[in-house]
Amino acid sequence: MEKEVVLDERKMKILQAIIKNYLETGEPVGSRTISKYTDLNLSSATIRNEMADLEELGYIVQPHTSAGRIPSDKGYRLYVDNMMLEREASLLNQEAKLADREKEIDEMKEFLTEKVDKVETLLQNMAKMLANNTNYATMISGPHLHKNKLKFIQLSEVEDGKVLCVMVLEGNIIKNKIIAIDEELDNEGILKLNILFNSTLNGLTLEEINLGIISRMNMQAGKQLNLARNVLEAVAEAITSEDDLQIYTSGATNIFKYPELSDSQRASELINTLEEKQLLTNLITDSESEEEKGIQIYIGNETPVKTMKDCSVVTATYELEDGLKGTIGVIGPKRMDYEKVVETLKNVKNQLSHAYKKEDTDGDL
Amino acid sequence: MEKEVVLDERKMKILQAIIKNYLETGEPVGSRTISKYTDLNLSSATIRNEMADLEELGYIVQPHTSAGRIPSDKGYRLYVDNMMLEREASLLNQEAKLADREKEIDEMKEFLTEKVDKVETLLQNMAKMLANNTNYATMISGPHLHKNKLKFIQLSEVEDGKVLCVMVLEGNIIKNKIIAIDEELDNEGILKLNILFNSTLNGLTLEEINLGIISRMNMQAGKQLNLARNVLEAVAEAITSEDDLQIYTSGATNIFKYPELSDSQRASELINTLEEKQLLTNLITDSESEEEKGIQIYIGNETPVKTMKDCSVVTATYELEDGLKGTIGVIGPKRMDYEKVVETLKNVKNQLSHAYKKEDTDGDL
DNA sequence: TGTTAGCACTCATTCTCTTGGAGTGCTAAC
DNA sequence: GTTAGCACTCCAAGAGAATGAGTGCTAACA
Repeated sequence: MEKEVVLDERKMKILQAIIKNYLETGEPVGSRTISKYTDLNLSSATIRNEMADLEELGYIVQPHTSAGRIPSDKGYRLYVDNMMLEREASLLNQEAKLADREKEIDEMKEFLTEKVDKVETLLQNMAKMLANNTNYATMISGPHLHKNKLKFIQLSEVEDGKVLCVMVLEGNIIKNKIIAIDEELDNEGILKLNILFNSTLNGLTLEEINLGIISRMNMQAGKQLNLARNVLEAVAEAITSEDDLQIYTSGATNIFKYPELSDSQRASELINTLEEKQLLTNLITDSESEEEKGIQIYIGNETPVKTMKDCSVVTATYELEDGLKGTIGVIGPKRMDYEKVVETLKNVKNQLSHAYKKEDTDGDL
Repeated sequence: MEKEVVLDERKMKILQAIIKNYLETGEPVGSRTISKYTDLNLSSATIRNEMADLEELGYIVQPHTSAGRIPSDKGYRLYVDNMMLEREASLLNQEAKLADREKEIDEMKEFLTEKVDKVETLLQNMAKMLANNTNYATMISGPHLHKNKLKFIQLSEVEDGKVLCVMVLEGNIIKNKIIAIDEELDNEGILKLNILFNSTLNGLTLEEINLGIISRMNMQAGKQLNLARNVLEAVAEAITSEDDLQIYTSGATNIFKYPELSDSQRASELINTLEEKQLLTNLITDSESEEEKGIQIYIGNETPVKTMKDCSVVTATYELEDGLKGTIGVIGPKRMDYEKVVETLKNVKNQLSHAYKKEDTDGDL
């Protein structure tokens, strides 16, 4: 009777060595390499036996008969779930890492202390920096507005029949919409509407406004009911239409640094996905549903975006202020430097929330 | 003594045939092909002689000894300057072209009649449509704001120490900025500032405001001088910072449809240029300085953007309203379908200005 | 004098064949 | 359980050789 093959500690070590080596070189790794590379002091023959087992268990694959092994998706998954933690605790390269980290944080702070008064610009800059630092493609989704509270709303007549509606949300995100109205509106009317809107709507989220706006307002509109209705509907529509997800991407061309991604077909699909940013919404939705995990790692087919099946994606959710949440993502080859990416993402996440709050209180907007 | 080689009519016809054939196939074209292709009824041997002359004149080149000829930049230039006009007048394919054109216009109108209240969205949509229709990469620059007149300006206090400044420009382009101020501002103060700003600044261009704002306003600020100064400076700065060029791109991945552009190196550079949109400002500046020509064609090295030296670029300047000008560009391989692109660009140009004016008058904003 | 047929020549492309090397799997010995 | 040794596989790189598209040149023709 065959002895059952199980994943013992030695196999783990060997697998880890294979993966680490492959992440560095991008080349299939052979038994001889591992034999020398590890402190296990085993001959290549022994390693070969173990590798055969690892392959049987599905953690590694052979591109072709006479080649070394490369990690399978399952292998990466094991690595990411179990082995990365250990390695993070190890002290190897710790100094170099710290230096890198500091440099990164400095760079971030540079962005954040520059007078960036628009969240849009800030996020775009962050995406760019992240892409530069990681050498992968990046994306950042703007905060979800529907959960964001309205801080201030103002109507003003720009010209006859056209009313400008400005909405300021928590975090000083500004949205505007020009609304066409049929009726005449005098200054007094506008003033009253402004007061009405501000007293009724402020502090509510867009979502809440959208749901209850009409009924709620009708009760208080009084003699201006007709007029208010018109504007109301327009505002409701304006709010709805402002509620779509902004997505910023950067570093799309970084994928050309990885041969396994840079053939025309794949590259074209990938870059197109990054250009047509809306194709990334799946990723954001999924990543946010897993939010409690903090950092989410998708390997190969796990990614909710089909065009990225040959990539790995690491995402994090940031929070600027209460409820002002968005997603950051790094897209690279499956052999990406998960450790570094995870660490960098944690940094960005912290910096983003921290800096934004600071910015919000010291008034240096 | 050698007889001087000149570009007679027959040579022109042959050159034209070569170029047209090359535009279609993308393959070097040989003498035999031309011999059959044209109505000149000349043997391939004769064509060969003529081709040798054309090469000597610099209109065509041979990729290698035993290959056919392809047009040189000089050849394309001649074609674009002289031959395209003739062909445009010809009736060949005219019907098919008309159908195409109609389809295109319909598609554009679809975009334009949809409620697109933001110029940003409109232009992004146009870029996308243009990319889809031409199969090349496209860019559109937003209108230059510094020549645009201020229509309406409004300050309002969002929270203590923070004032929201909303500017509406001609064409209902809305810009906002949150301004931090040290001093207290009561409602009355804001009201007065608003009146002051609107009466003084409306109708001026950002440029004009920027230049004369301080001196002009100081005269009328009266007792609020100190306060006004602060806000003024902030507004001036806001205006300046809003004055940078918006650029929208689309269809970057279309370049993968042309093998001569899709090797990693070139593709990466190109796509990067399109991603880092600011690298395109050269192109816009140059194209606008040549504006009187209507449509501008850059072939290969003529392009003011270095990374596009293997491409051709066709640009047009559009005008939404008085002074609201921007640039549209199509970026493709040198063997792009100049005729089609020029025609399409003319359409877009017309549609853009026409539709926008309509939008502006029928109130369906 | 312009045009053409014919021929030798060039050169990219494609194919096959060979070689080298990296790496494996298996077996037998320790 | 571990290891040395060996046969085997298969990719990658290189060398010819064949193919064929296309040219340049020359000599003959109208």
